[in-house]
Amino acid sequence: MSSEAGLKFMNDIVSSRADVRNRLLAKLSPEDWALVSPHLEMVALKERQVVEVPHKPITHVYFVETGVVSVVAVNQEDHRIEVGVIGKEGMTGVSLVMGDDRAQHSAYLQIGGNGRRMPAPAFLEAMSRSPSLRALMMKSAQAFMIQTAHTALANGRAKLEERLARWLLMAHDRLNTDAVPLTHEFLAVMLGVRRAGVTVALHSFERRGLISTRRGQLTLVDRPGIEKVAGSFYGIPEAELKRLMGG
Amino acid sequence: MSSEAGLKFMNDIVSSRADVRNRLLAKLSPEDWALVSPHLEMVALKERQVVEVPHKPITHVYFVETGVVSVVAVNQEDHRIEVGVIGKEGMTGVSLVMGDDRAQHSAYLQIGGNGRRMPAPAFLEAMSRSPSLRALMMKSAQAFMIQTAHTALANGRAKLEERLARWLLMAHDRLNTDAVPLTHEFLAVMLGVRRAGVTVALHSFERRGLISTRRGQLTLVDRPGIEKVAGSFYGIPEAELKRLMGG
DNA sequence: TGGACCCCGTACGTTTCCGTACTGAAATAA
DNA sequence: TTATTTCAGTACGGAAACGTACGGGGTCCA
Repeated sequence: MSSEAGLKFMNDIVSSRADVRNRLLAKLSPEDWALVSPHLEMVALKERQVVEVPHKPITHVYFVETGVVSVVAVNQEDHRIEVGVIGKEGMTGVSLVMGDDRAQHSAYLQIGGNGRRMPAPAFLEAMSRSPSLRALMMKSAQAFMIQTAHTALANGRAKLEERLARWLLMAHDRLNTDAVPLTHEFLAVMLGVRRAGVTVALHSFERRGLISTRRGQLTLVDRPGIEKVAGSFYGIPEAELKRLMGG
Repeated sequence: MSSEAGLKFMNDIVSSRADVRNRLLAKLSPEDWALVSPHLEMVALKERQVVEVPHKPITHVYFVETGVVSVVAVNQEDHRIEVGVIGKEGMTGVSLVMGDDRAQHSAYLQIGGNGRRMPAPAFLEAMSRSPSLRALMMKSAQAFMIQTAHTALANGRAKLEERLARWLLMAHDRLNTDAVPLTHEFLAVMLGVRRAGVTVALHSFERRGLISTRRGQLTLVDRPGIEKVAGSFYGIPEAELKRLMGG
């Protein structure tokens, strides 16, 4: 090993491990980290960047550090709706964890940021070597399943305002700021509602002092107030995530 | 081993294996079957029988042979909606597969039948011993996840008639008859809509010759016609199940 | 700096579905 | 059989959200 490679190695285990912000990676035992880290690559996650295409093989799993990934179910008639979001608490590529090689849903960066990615083959190899790694990934997958189930519940029973509030809270949980850089149009696509409906609802939120808005961006002002609007449509997946993954 | 026990043993591996109708159990390798079968218990699955309670430990996994289990997500305000159904193609207790010990959702027999069940500890033990068993269970869990995601899609984007048609098709897939013994009230609970709405929609189906009805029961008459109503809200989870679990 | 495009505010008629509630018919229990 | 309960049919006003569309203001690029 050259001294340059040695220095890089030191960086990897000393410096880079310390500033891993992805919660899953942060939870890895030293052994699992050693298994995984050589294959991790830091990547910028650009707004709109596609990370998974339905029915296509998954090339990488992404451990998000900042930003938010939208997972969107689509059918043949091009009906689409978001079934989950992923941020620093999780990873993309749940199908891989379940032993499948293809993506089920469309997944793309709703809010840009950065993260680390790992090629699918290396990920599978690491999972097959380490039961503890596998167990962690499965708990993460379980947390995502719970989120999807409660999205189904909200889609079926909640009103637009409740769903919108729920979405804002889930996004906020995954951001380091109160500002959510999104257009009404994109919120509408994710919720599967009209753009105009989102505009009206956000306007109502603003009048009530819950958020402030400007073109292409909104800012959470009164989070407890927004939680009140979302009611019990928000909270269970978050509590279960905590239970599964620890404080 | 007494001759009586020996006879029972012969029954288990010769006769009972042959008439396993649960698709998952039927797919097990001889080795996995040997691991699992000693712990299987044939059980009647009575209408309304509860098999999982939210946030309570899972005591048994159920391999359904006939009948249909409804998995229903619930929140604190008692909003509820079905997030998936399980029949002979699957099993209850997905959370266990994912390494959790508790049920996330309410699960109960929507349509009675019978099946086999296995105590949770024995199931976990078997999974830990056999990677191939674990892989199969995870693919089954993956199939269920896909179903839940498309339920979220249907809940958000489909009209009542489309959702109802979808539900009838999913039930039909899991029954050996065209008759679905359910009241409008229960269909309404599962879809998260008004009972009266279901009545009107079913009435419309009947007028169009898609089903016939009588008190507490409806019968599919024109399945292709019903598929047309459901459109592309039906089909993807079914195709994916086939792909994952084989013909 | 002007034009093109994107984003948001708003409007209107329409559809879908809700909440509620009353009725009669069918099944079940006494 | 009678009483009771469960289930299905129907109705009505109203809420929620839809599809569509138009115009104005921001933003970006040439």
